[in-house]
Amino acid sequence: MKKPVKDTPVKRARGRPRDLAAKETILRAARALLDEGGPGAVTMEAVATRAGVGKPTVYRWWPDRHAVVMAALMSATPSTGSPAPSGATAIEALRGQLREIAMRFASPTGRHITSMLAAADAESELARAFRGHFVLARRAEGRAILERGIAAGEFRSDVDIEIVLDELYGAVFFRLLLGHASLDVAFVDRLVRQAITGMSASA
Amino acid sequence: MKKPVKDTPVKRARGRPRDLAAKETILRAARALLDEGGPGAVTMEAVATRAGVGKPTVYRWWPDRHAVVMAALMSATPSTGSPAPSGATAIEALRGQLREIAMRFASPTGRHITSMLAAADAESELARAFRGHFVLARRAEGRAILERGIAAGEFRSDVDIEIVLDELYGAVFFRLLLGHASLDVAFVDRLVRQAITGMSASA
Amino acid sequence: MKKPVKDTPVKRARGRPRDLAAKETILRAARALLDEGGPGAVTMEAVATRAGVGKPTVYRWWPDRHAVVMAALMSATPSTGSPAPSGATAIEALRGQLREIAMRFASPTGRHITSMLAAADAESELARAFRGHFVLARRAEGRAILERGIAAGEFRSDVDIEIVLDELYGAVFFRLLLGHASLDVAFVDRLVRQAITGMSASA
Amino acid sequence: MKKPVKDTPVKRARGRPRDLAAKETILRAARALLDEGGPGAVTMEAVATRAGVGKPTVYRWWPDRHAVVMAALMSATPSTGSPAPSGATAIEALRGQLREIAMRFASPTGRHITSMLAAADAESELARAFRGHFVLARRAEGRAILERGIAAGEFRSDVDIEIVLDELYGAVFFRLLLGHASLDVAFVDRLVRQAITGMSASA
DNA sequence: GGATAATCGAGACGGTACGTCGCGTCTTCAT
DNA sequence: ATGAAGACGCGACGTACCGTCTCGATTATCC
Repeated sequence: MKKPVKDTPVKRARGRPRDLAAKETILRAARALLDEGGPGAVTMEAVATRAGVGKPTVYRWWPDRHAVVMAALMSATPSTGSPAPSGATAIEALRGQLREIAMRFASPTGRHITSMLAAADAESELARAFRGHFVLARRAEGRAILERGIAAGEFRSDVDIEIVLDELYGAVFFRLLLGHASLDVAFVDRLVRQAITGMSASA
Repeated sequence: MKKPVKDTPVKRARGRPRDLAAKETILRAARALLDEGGPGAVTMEAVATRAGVGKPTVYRWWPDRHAVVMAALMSATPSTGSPAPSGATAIEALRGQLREIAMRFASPTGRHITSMLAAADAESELARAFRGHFVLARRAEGRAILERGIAAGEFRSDVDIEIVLDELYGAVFFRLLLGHASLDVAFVDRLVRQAITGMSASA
Repeated sequence: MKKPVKDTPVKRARGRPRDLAAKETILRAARALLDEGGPGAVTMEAVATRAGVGKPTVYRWWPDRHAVVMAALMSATPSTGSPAPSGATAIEALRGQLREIAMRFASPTGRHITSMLAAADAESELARAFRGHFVLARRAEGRAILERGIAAGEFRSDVDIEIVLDELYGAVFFRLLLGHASLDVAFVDRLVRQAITGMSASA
Repeated sequence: MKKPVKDTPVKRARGRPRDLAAKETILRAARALLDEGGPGAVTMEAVATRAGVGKPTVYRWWPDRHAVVMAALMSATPSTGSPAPSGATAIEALRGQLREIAMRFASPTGRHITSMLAAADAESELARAFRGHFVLARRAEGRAILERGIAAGEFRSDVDIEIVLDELYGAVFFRLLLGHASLDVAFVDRLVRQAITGMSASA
């Protein structure tokens, strides 16, 4: 019997439930506008019109323009790229993941994501989710790879994992942000190699 | 004859010359607004009012809002922090410079700069200047330090210099952008150490 | 057998009957809002919330906002003020009724009623009822008084009754509408006197 | 010499002067909308769009929707109808003016004016101007006619002028407001006759 | 007594208009 | 010609209500 226990109160709202289809339609419209004209084109009015939805409905789901853009970006991109190539060595897995990131972000959409990352001022719930979705989840994935590499003897046991992660992912986003050099496969390969090698003359 | 020699062809305009003091006043006003309310508070109208200046005067100096914010930020910060500590070893010089950067950017203003870096979409002249002023100049400084270190035998001669620079500066801005971990002296020291050590188990 | 004759075909509906108490509650809420903030404050949402009622319930009883305001006003005011002072002369009765009207309408609620009178654009059923309730019923009462006065010899037999009625009630509402002069007892008395006297120099 | 005296400070504003042509264009647009769809069609957005003007420009001239409608109505109608027929007798002049009013107001526009009269809640400057423009100016004109009539011996010298004015103009607006009877020439003629005759049986 | 049906409170929905704010340009007078 | 002042056309903002709809729950009549 399940009824008497009632461990999950099921959260029965009183009024008409929100239309989840509308939410999806709105995100789709926002995404389309984003592709066509960049973040600047994603205005609340354009989104609402395009989605065939009233403006207040958009505001019922997200508090402001910013949040809609973030949600649209998130809804379009899976958090983790490919399933981590577990069969390979840690180095290969790392290289594979960084290549995937570099490739994915070297696009207008990638620039938009970076812009939103930088513009997300506050410690809002959504900003946190956004950072997690696009960056920190992959960074955590990388941490697992590093730990695997250490366990397998590919990397030294005293590697400063958090620092290495910041080095690797930081370098990729640095090139994206500054645009001073290309963001391609060759770059990623050199990046991994250098992080492994280090600079020490004593080696 | 009207001024035939004119050793400095200063381009004497016909009418009233531009008021150079106004430019400074405007930048000061923009900076004050930036400190008080972030980049969002730096509206052209607020800047003009605050500076006691007409809006067209602002537009005479900068093409748009964005440019004013960038100029205000740039006017407040010297391009290179302290004169590079040339007496020290390259490692110490690197550590010193990175500490200086981390300290300077771990502030609201630092966040604003990063926001502007990300928002500067196009390859505009001013965006280039902005990136150069705040990041690439220091990165070039870092390159000189690395080259000095290689010459001095502190670093291996086959170090991938450009990659190392992206690793180091990228890691700092990555923490700034994501806010997932602290940006302090200890971080910088670990960062430099790890970049030197590398991850290789064979060492 | 249950009710074979059914003398009153009561039209028993199938489902749950309407809650008559809700209607009263709604009107009470509308009236309260009217007093507090004027007709503009009587929004459907405010009425429903205040009455603790769903919006559709309000719409089940009245077709739109307008109708609710009218109904609220009507529910608060009896159609005829005091029982016509039949013992008095026609002149006194007339004066008494006009005084009562002037007094009752010289109030915020009176202004609201006049506003609704003017705003009631169409020949809707409810607009007709509203005009009847607040004005035409009293005008009809006045007609009876005039006829009594003629029969009693107080007024000439060739008095243009409809015109006189418009003169008298019109004058009152004119002052209310324009606000160019006070609407008090003295005014009513002068009004009645002048209507009786006329302007003719030949008298 | 005019300069040194400076009796009229000329009201030299500092910035760009307001565009009077824009004001006219806006009023023209509002008038057109009013004719086409009544007061409800005169929305700020429609007015601005129709006039080819930004919404803030409309708000620069009038504080809200209401004021625009009033201004539009006023701009379309001359305050006084025809130049008072001074050659005629006072009675004829009175009849002529009342006929003109009745004719002019027995139209959709007339209804709109009456609506606005009733809706103009506050003692705002514009509401006062509106009442003056459409009603009180003509009432004042009527007062002059009455005084002329008294001086000429057409009316008794002890006529209660203010009351008579309210009777006459009030009756016209009463019919307009209530719509219980026609508002035509015959009505006006009967109205004037009755106001002159009075009701007194003693006459 | 169980099915049927209209009502109830609640509140989300597609809309429309509100009044405000900021953009970047234009127009005025004074310097 | 440049300065300040500020109005201009434009367009997006976020809010308030409109009148309709969709829920689950409630209350009545009908079979």
